[in-house]
Amino acid sequence: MAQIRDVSKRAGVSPATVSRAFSDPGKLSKDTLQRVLKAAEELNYKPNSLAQVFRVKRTNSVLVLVPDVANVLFARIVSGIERIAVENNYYLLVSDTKDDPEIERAGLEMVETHRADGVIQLGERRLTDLAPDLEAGRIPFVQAVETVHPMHYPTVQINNFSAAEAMATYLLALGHRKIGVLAGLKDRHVTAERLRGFRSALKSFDVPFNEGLVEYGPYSMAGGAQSALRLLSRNRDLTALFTMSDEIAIGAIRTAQDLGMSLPDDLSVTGFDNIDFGKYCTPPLTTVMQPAERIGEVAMTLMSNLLRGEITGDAQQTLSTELVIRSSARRLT
Amino acid sequence: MAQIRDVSKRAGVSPATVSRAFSDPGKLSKDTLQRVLKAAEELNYKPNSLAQVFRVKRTNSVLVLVPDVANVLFARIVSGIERIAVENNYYLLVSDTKDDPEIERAGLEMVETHRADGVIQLGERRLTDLAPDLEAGRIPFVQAVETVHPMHYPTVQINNFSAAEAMATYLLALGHRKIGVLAGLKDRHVTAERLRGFRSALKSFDVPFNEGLVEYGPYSMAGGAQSALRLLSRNRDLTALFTMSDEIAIGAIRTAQDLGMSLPDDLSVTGFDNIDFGKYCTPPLTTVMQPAERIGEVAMTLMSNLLRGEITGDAQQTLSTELVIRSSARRLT
DNA sequence: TATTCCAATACAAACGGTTTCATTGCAAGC
DNA sequence: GCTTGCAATGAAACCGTTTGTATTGGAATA
Repeated sequence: MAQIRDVSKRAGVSPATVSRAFSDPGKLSKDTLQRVLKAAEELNYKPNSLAQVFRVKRTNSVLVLVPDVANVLFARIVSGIERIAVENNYYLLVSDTKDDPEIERAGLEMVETHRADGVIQLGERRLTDLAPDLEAGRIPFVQAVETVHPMHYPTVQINNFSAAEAMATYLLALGHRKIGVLAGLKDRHVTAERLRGFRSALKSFDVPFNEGLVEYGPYSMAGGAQSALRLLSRNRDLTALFTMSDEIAIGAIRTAQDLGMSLPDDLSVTGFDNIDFGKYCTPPLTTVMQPAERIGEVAMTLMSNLLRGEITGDAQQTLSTELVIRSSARRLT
Repeated sequence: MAQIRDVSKRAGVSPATVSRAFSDPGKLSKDTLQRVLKAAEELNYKPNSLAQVFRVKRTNSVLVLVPDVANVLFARIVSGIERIAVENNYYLLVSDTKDDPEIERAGLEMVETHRADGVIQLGERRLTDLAPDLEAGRIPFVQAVETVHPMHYPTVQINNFSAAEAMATYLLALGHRKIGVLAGLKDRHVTAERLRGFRSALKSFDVPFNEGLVEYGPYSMAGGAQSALRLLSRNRDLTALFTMSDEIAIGAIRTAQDLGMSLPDDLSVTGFDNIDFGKYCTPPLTTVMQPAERIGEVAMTLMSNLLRGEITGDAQQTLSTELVIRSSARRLT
């Protein structure tokens, strides 16, 4: 592979000039610029990115910590991150953390060893929990989707409380009073927030909250199916299920139908996230739209600004959600 | 950040010794090794990975070219790649190519500029089409899922022909004779192969093939829904739909139900891939299992071997598929 | 005891760019 | 005509490791 010296020789200039031809062409005379570019072209010269990066001390790549890369919601967020990353000339390193603190910590280390310029965390763990001795700010860090407040670094999230409240309100307005909750993992902040929103809506309608009607479980279809089975076999008189993710909802729908129920007549079910599949479900899922791609885009934009030193460190962004009404929930007759 | 010189000074040795303390501890005396390690620990020394990588000329990262990162099937494959990558100490760079040759070419360039050691292509384009002037072998390259034979580099795939043939045979054995085909993109090799398998099955059953019953479209739910609409409105007497992906099938099911059909009584539908959602669909999807994670694992294993120089260059791996019978297709009565 | 050998370590040269600082030459100003 | 200033370019240092080669000292051998 040709290197800078080869090009400089062929063009009859110094390596410095060749370097400048690419990084700051304006500095060169029209004539030499031409010569250098021609020589580079002829030799098919491509700067050794490693040498550049080593010298300049910026890798132009950011690491994304994803709890589960195969999860549709995360995949869409990553897709959004990607779009902005290429727009700003960043490479994307992706690590599937499986929600393991050890792997997340290793990710942070990648910026200490200069493999990445910054890290975007899609999981819920806080930076300070990962590296307690590390004052925030040392590592360019932004957290998206699953955030916990207050933070000392930029975050992007939705308002889980009010989104859940809105959905629960919708269900209540439809006349439902015996509503089961298919919650996510119990230790998750998002779970707590969404439950809080649910309870707040109940309160507005003067409906007492019954802890016995909430079932916790993983944010997955299998989890939803199981939770639904437990909940429905205990409580035959439920008229609606408020779930904390579309996957949970889809699992629950399967279970309900296997139990011989006809949806949405016998049971209303709502989701959360608005993944594509919800639209094609039977019955099509009523859910709350979480702007996944947008979350990714904003996260990467924040990271980009952070790396350019254009933001101070704690820019919190809350994106708006929307109820998407389809037919998995209907008025109680 | 402490660097090697700091550690060497504190330990009273040369930088070379510190370097060897990590890379080849056996070469050092018990005593100095201890001292060095202690000094490194005290200074919280982390080798500058950039400098290492620059010197050693291997980045220990591989680039994955994904046509669409938000697609569940690809996401699962990436997940498999990831697992083997971390096992072998590789980092993963991910690029969403949107099936754009320009982006794919840029990916290949990343190994020429030493950003990545090799590239795994999940899309269908051949290396030689991307860089015609580049003899195969110059760039460590493996292609997975969507492969075209014959190749001069390692590939991982399933036998699309026989998988499709098996599924079509199943449908025929169920008594179906008027079978519509919801195919994928027309220019794709996988599409052609699966169609070939379908036709082969028809032939075995002495059923004439009718080109008018195949509808091409994107490998997506929206695509499936549209294709199904076109096909079903033209042909009201179809008893089954052979589709080329689960997403297409799910879209088709939605359409069929919207058209007032009851599935699987009025119409049998089969998928392809076995994504998780198929299991939770209504009706649960009969499909052919494509071992996505495994494909990713094998692809990364091949890449790993390739980079170690342990394989010659054209190791073709064909993974086996399996019919998974659920209830979206039933015997014709 | 002198020689040889080997293990342990140090020295210094890479690796391939970028960037600072110095130099050159020419145009403008006096 | 001489000085000044600026644009264009070159020389060389530098980035932080790794690694080939040289050196050292002590143990083993003769």
